[in-house]
Amino acid sequence: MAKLPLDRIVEGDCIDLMRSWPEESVDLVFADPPYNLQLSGELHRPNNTRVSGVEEAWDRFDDFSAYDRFTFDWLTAAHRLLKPDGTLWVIGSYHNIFRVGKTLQDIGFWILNDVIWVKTNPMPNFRGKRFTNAHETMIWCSKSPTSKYTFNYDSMKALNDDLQMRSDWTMPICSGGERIKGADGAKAHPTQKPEGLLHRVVMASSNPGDVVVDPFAGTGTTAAVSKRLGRRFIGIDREKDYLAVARERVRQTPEAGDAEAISPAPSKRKEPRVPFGSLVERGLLSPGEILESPCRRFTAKVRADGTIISSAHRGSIHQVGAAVQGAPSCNGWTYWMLKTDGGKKVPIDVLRQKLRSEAMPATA
Amino acid sequence: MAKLPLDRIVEGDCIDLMRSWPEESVDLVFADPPYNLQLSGELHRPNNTRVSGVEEAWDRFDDFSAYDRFTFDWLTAAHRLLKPDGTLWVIGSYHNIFRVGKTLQDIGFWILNDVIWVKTNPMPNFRGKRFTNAHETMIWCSKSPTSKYTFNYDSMKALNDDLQMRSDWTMPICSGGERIKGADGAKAHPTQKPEGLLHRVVMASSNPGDVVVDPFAGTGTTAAVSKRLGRRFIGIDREKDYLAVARERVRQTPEAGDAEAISPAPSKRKEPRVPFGSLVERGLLSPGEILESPCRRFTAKVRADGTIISSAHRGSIHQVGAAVQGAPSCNGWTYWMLKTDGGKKVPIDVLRQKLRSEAMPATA
DNA sequence: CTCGTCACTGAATCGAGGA
DNA sequence: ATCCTCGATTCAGTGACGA
Repeated sequence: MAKLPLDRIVEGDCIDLMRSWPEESVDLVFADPPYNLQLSGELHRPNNTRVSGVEEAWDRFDDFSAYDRFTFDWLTAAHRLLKPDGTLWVIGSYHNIFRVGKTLQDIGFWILNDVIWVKTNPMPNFRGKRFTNAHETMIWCSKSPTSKYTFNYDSMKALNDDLQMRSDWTMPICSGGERIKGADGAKAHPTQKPEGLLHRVVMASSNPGDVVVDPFAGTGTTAAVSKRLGRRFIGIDREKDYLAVARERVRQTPEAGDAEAISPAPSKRKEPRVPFGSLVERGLLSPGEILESPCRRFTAKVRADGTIISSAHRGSIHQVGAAVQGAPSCNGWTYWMLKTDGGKKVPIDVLRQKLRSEAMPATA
Repeated sequence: MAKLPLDRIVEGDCIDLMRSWPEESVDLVFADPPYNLQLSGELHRPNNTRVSGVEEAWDRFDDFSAYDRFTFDWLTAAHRLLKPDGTLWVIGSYHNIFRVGKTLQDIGFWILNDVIWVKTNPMPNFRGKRFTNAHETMIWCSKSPTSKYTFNYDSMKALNDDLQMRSDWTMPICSGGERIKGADGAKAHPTQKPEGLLHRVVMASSNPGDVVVDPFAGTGTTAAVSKRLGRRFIGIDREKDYLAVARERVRQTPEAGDAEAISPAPSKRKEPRVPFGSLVERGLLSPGEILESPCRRFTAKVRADGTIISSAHRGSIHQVGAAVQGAPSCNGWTYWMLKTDGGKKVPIDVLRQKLRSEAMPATA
């Protein structure tokens, strides 16, 4: 069993290589497999210039069943390689994405989202025979339905001006200075993905120090973005030309310097738990004090053991809050209010905040 | 062999019925099959109200293979029914669309486009565990690779301000007066589609007088739109409740009088919002870079998630800008400055302008 | 009449952790 | 494995109602 070649771009067949590495050792896989475009003939623009499409040998398969076998094999190898809580992303177009999606469901991957990359500047449809193909589809899935996968919800929300990040991402195609070109000025790879796309993928579904694998590395976009964001990376490709480009690109990419700049936004779920009873123990609340619900509809009395008691219910702040409202559940911290000396009502959550900030040194 | 029941909503199993009709007799099929959502348990909003999902028996299948058999059967019957130059549309979500797409390719359908319905007002993700599921996917395909299918390119272009119609369609979900409700005020069907979607489908891929079949008619949206646009229609459903609703709806739908009179007003998308985070994603700013306030009184560091952090505050550019000044609010775009290579300071708003001008031409 | 407030809703695969 | 508790979590829009 080979060791993981961390922080390298390695040459070889991704199926063989992934099989040779330790199982359940990787946190995130991002894959941009051949699309099996089945192009026939050439396409010209209205001004008669020729459109340079994907003509490379790696995109040719004999038929659907050959493509399906290939898809099954690399997805199965990736499934084995992933940690139980790891996730996988695949990007594709209508040529291949339906076969890929069906296959990964069959293997046992559990789809979390399909995410649409909406291109601001797609290639037009020159013949006027179809809609402009202005998007690509990504599938994000966990290893199993019960995985406790990473999703940096708060980071994604922050990236989107404090609104939940949606499943449609509007972004330009990779061009200009970001597009890598050879000495002859020709593009180094026909399907180089924009770094912005990978930035969002890596930020959303991994943490600093996680291992990110790209089985079809191409120009090394996944590796470069992972390095910049402080993740470990492995890129795989079979083509020597691409390997050279990707390695040089990664070499030029700066390390993530500053842990503060790349860490995911703080999540409330990860803050230390404060039992309600400790507010009583520490004297922020006294036994016998009265809590009020919003609009003063209900009241409850604090007991010395950290339970509260209303006219008809007794139990934790959450249980009683749910019971008096007849709701299935309740966050007692935000539901119950306390009258301050000034006469204002504040949720008891401010007491919890006080305890937390006292107990912990100020962190950035 | 039964005759086609033109301009009617018929009761029965769509597979049996389509098999009983003459082959190669239909121009267009639009299908909104069960999505096989596999919901388990209940979901509540943060305010404890219950989300009413799709609980109907018609959406339940034992497993993937039962769903695949069902899919294969109705798609095969539709393939037989279509004229050689006819086309088919299917709509679905990530739960089913990959299996549907793979199956229709296997049957011999030729995919022309996948079209994304981007919802302006999707249901949020209440638990914060995934991206907001803000779109559905449609597949448009011809009966074979060599079909001379109908595509009203110029109508679509006209609908889109004289720009080619793209594969992403932004449209609200069906609500308000369009949403059909029963006597009790409950929605008549859990998944009624907006007429705007069908308008575009029917306009794009059929001509007046063509026969349009919807095997899963539901509330009859396809039939109503087809009638209004001067197409012949057939709707099929098994549920008596839906049949009654659809028949009444079609009855109330006016015939197309003057075909030229039907010209819907295209709605321009408003200027896209640029989240500060996208400057980081697109590489116009790097995590760790320092922003300065006017007069250099305060500084803040850019983080990879699009928040910024000063000595005492963390949050959006607006929040931190307000906090350091002790102001109630602040426009971070004009407040925070960046040092350019030349040593001059410019507000970060110039980066937003740059992104807008680069990235946002020509979207629908 | 307008305006503000409040309640309600939509194809949803929507915990984590300890006992 | 199962049960139980804690407690985190929502956006755009429609429509009813009252001032």
